[in-house]
Amino acid sequence: MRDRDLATSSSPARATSRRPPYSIDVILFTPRGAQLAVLCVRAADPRSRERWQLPTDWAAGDETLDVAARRVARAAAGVEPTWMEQVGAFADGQRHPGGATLTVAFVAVVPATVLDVANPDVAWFSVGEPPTLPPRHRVMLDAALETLRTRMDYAPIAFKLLPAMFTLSELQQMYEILLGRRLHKASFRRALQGAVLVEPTEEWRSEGRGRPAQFYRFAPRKRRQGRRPVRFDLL
Amino acid sequence: MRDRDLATSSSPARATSRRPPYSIDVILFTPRGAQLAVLCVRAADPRSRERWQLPTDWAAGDETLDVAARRVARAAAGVEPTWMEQVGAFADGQRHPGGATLTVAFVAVVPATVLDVANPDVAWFSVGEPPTLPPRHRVMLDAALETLRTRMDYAPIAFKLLPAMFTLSELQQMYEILLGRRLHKASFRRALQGAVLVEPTEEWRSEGRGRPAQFYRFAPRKRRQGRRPVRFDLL
DNA sequence: CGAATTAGTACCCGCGGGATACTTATGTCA
DNA sequence: TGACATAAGTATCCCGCGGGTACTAATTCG
Repeated sequence: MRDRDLATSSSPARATSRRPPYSIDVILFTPRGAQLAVLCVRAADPRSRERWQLPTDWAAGDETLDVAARRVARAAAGVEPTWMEQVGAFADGQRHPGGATLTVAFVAVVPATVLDVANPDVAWFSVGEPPTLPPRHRVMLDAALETLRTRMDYAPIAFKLLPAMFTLSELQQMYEILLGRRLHKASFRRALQGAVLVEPTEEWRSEGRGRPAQFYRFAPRKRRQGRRPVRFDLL
Repeated sequence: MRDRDLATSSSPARATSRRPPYSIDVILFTPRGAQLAVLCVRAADPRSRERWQLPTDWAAGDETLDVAARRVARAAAGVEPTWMEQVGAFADGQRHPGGATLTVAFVAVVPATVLDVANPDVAWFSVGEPPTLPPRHRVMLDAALETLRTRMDYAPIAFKLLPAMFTLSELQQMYEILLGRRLHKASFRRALQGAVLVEPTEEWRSEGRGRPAQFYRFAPRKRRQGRRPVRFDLL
């Protein structure tokens, strides 16, 4: 079975050498509805106790960690993440598919527009109800969410999940999905205004009911430098 | 399409039979005067371009990362760190003593009372004027400081550097050393009060000039739970 | 006793976030 | 065509909290 074989090799083969190398695993999130979803791949190893796991592969010797992680993400999702950051190294004994002694985990995001996953060995799960994962992957998923949310004040993650032009309501919804909780409208806009994170365009949204919304764009570096980060976690 | 197939294709770059393992490096800080100091060890390899480097060792197969890091710290400083946390994995090509392809870095602290380093191959350097370090260690030092300071709101690092009983002035000084900047006295005490992080004892400091200071102790978990962390970075 | 020193507190001010309610601008439908 | 629904965007008030300043308190030293 072609699919089966392909899926099988998605997890690192059991290490045969005396010193097993390390794996690069990616926790890939995307906004889906009002929640975040995490990308899982079907466990191919028939000995695996769990049916799903996170995208993983061995690190190649000549790759940097970032490049390797992008490769793993692209292999699983079919597209490049629009934002990515290292979560850390995990090696504290929990079982890992493939038996890697050490795993370097990365958290990444992709926009919702590329959710067309035809591959039956890949699926998105709500972060609220993830499938049963191998122990180390379970730990890494929680750590990845933690990293994602603590980085939101400093990295423009929400913008990397939206088109170049967006309304402030869309931006706020994206922040709410990423942070997993509601934000206050007036405070949100005040914070954006204060940090000069966005600038208005001449475009207005025409579709839909209600008052049209003005489109904004992410403010270029030049106009943002020197500004302190917005502490959205305080809103 | 090809990329997606790669998602499940078996192309883990074949490891050489003798793949080098990863190293565990520790960035160990201690309060010294009004500044932090970092522990460095003399470069043993005569081919090393730099005279100093950070404590490092290969990871043993059967150790967890934490245990290995504690071992490295103990070997260099002679004592166990009182607080430690992982910084991350570093493997982006910078030169590393020993030639490790991957390094897992830990940040740790020890109280100032154990500064008696008789070993001439070990020395403390002010973080403001560190010695020339191998490239990867230079990067790791900055990352470790960053990790230390961002964790201060959530981990009782300052308390781990003080005796069981301390005055609020001593506590504030410790926070100032760790954060690298002055704090406002009234705000600092208000924040402590609000978070119920400390509780007064019946003891008073007898030594020294000026008004005696009341001794406090770190409040036990039971009395602190439910309280939100103190954002000392906002003070 | 008074000056110096350190600990601890009181007061005021201003900023910024939360809540609420309001205005504005569209679509929908009777 | 006008009332209503819907969504965007704003105004206003309140209050908590951090910063600045200056004050009081308790000790040592000369």
